[in-house]
Amino acid sequence: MKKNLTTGDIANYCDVHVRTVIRWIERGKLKAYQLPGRGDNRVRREDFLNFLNAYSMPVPEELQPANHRVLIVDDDARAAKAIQRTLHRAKFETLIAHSGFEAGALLNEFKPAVMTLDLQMPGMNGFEVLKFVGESANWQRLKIVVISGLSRRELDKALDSGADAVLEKPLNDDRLIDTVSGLAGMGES
Amino acid sequence: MKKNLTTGDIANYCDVHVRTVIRWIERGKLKAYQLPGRGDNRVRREDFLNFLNAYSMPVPEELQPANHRVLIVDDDARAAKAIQRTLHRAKFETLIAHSGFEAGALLNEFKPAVMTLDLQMPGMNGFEVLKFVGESANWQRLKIVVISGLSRRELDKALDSGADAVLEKPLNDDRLIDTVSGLAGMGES
DNA sequence: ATCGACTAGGGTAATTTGGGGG
DNA sequence: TATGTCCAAATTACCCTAGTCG
Repeated sequence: MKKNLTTGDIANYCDVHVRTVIRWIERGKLKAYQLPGRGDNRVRREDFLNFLNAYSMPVPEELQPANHRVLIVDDDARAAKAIQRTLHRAKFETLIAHSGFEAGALLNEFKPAVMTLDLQMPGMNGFEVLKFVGESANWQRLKIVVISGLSRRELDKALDSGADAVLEKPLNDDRLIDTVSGLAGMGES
Repeated sequence: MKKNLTTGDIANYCDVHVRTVIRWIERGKLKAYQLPGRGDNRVRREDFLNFLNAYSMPVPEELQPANHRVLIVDDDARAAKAIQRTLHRAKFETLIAHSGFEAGALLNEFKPAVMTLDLQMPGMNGFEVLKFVGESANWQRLKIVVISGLSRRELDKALDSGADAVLEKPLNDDRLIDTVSGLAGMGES
């Protein structure tokens, strides 16, 4: 997979003429750098995605951050593995984070489309995580499924704080799969 | 890490064909020297960085010169700000992470050369952080300064676990600056 | 409906970049 | 693994036309 894109690639992705892409670059709408030779443009993936985002343009399938990846955040290894097994059955690629630090670090490495978050992890305030993700420009596309055995009121509060879905414990496997699939955008075109 | 680069290395870094790199050299855009045998090209790191700079091309992560960014991980806002003030005096750029999750997430966004870590954050196991960072291929360059009021034995254990330096509380400002400066300066491997 | 300003698309020539086989 | 040669593919500039919007 190429790291950087040419104007031709972008023209294909956006379904416009190459000439138009070059003009976007010239006018500074799309960030690019030039090769020494004749000044051929190259655009970094990240910059292109930012561009698409900034102008609310549809993101091409191939460039979507792997939408079948789920980061499972749970310090309880048994609970985490149970979720993992269920999601594997539905063909999701998963990774388990056992602590808040690991979760934060893996977000960038694993780039999941969805994160499941146990609200009751000792020493980790789930609401702060929701707030942080909500405010961080980098993670606007990340969907968060809060999983908790807490009261309905707490779950509603989580939804207000930015959770995209909440699931009560004990977990219903089918509902988990449905929820995650829906948020991951599988089945959409 | 290699001191001088082959055309292949540069092709990888710049995401272009080897052939293209050779042409850049032939046309004098990229400075290189030739080996006696067949005249294979080698480029000094410094020349490559100058080249990237001259043509405003993105600099690969591995080649970035040591930066002056420090991530301060401490849930105690007062303690964190104290460290921040001290490091600012020494011209370091800093960011504070108030939780483990934030710390992990900011590692990737801020890409600090050094992280200060309070061992006694509630609900965050500093040793696990050390272990995680030590095992993660992405963070081999990150230096960690553990700050704690715990016993000497705990601090020694932190060193064994991968901390690059430990500092006892109460903090001595000069020692903090010396320690961080030292680690930030020797940032290459 | 027309004008004016701007944006997108298309063709050609010149040059760079990419790729395969020695 | 890197290079030289040769050729195909891609990119850019330039110029011009068509379409859009108020």
